[in-house]
Amino acid sequence: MSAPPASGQIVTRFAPSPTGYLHIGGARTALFNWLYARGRGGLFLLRIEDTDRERSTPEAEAAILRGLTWLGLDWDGEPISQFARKDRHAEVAREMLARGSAYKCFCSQEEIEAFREAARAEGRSTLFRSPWRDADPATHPDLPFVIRLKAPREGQTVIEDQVQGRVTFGNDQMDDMVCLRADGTPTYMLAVVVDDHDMGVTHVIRGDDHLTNAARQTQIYRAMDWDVPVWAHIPLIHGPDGKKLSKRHGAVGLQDYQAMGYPASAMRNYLCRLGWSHGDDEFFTDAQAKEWFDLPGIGRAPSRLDFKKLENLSGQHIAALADAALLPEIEAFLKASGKAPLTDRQRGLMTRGLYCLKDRAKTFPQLVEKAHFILADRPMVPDVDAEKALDTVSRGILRELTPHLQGASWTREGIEAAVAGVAAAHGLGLGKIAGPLRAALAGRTVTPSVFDMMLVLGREETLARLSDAAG
RNA sequence: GGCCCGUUCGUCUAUCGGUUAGGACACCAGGUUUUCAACCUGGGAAGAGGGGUUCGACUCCCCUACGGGCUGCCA
Repeated sequence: MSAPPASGQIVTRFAPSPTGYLHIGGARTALFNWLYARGRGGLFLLRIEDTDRERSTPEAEAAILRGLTWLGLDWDGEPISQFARKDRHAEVAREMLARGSAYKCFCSQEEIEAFREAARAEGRSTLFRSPWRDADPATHPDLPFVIRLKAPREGQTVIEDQVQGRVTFGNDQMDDMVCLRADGTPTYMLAVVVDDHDMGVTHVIRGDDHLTNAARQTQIYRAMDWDVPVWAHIPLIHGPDGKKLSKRHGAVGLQDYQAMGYPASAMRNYLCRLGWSHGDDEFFTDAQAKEWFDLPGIGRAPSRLDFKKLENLSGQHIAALADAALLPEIEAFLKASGKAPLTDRQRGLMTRGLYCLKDRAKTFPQLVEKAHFILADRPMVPDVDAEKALDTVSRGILRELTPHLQGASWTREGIEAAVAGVAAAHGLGLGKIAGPLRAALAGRTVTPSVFDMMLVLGREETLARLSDAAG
């Protein structure tokens, strides 16, 4: 464990269970924690909650770290394994015992379950009151026992939540939770508190499914006389239908979004804006997000995923990204979605052509589609629509255009003048001649501007394609 | 069952007692255009329901409805 942080420094953490992929909701929780810490010169720590040995796998942990890395969230220090800290958890349980704020309970699980069942059947409270709470240690039997928190029975436990406001729980609604199991392993409730305390976590930002847990955890902090962190319980993300997000909604894992071709910066922007707002700001940079993000700006109601809006933001980010940053992201997308990597020749053309590609695509698949004129090799095979644009008359015009292009200066102005000249000679508008040109150059009907394509391709390649198409 | 949280246009949200309830995405109509994307103009679209408090409630309080969470020796 690293040394406690300098006093006054903000420390947040993200604590996923390594039981699968990185959930989109978890990604947003991580983002909020990261933003909060990074915007205030604080630390953002990672803790892997791997105490469930049955379900935790190294593969899942790696997938989560990969997801965070793709999203661009960097963490401080090494990820901490909760399982590896089990001795410390047990030590704290024993200390609570010594302080008299916890006690040994010898009731068997069967006994407790039977009690709860009966209570439920009779409509009584299922809160379990252990008979060992105030027992004289001299009467302790030689049986397995758990360590339970000796929770206050009167008064209330108040959570000052930065999102939900002040939430009050009656102590008579909570029972003495188990902190250390009979086999000596810690429960989640204990482990979280001990780890957050030892890691110096000052702000706990997590899903609001933990809101009631916060009350229980507060009791453990009190029992150990530790400072309670600042709480911020954020609403969960729901599917487009308003139901809790599940696999039947399709994309629940962060990596699904990468494969769908959204740039990471767009995901950060969208996720950040989902459930949080800063006035009317919609499109913003990481620097602005770090500066603006704050807990009071978080809404209290769950929000739904809106792919249309994500796509819109994605388009804006693709257009705004510098070519040098965009190209690696496109290549990573190609890899993530199982497509062929770029050849050196393609990479070179992409570098030259990105300028006319990036403001016409909302996602990487759309961009790749429009980059077909770069990605495909001669001879271009026209698709059905492009084929229609290459009728006999059109081919004739293309043939006629060739010498004009041969003599043109290879600049946008030069090429435009050559094409406009031929069009005028036939009394045609640019639209009539652009169609066949597009078909010849790209074999598609949806492409960047024909002039841009010619510029990117160069004179030689352009003329070769025109010749291929003109026959 | 008990406890807790939530509810503004289709969606994300602004509003923090006084606004013609604003913006964005989406949608519809028109314009521009070399396809697509983009862009321009205009349009429809909201305070869950009922009680209070107040000169005045989307904003504060209560009830109901609906949605969600917790109620484990899971995390």
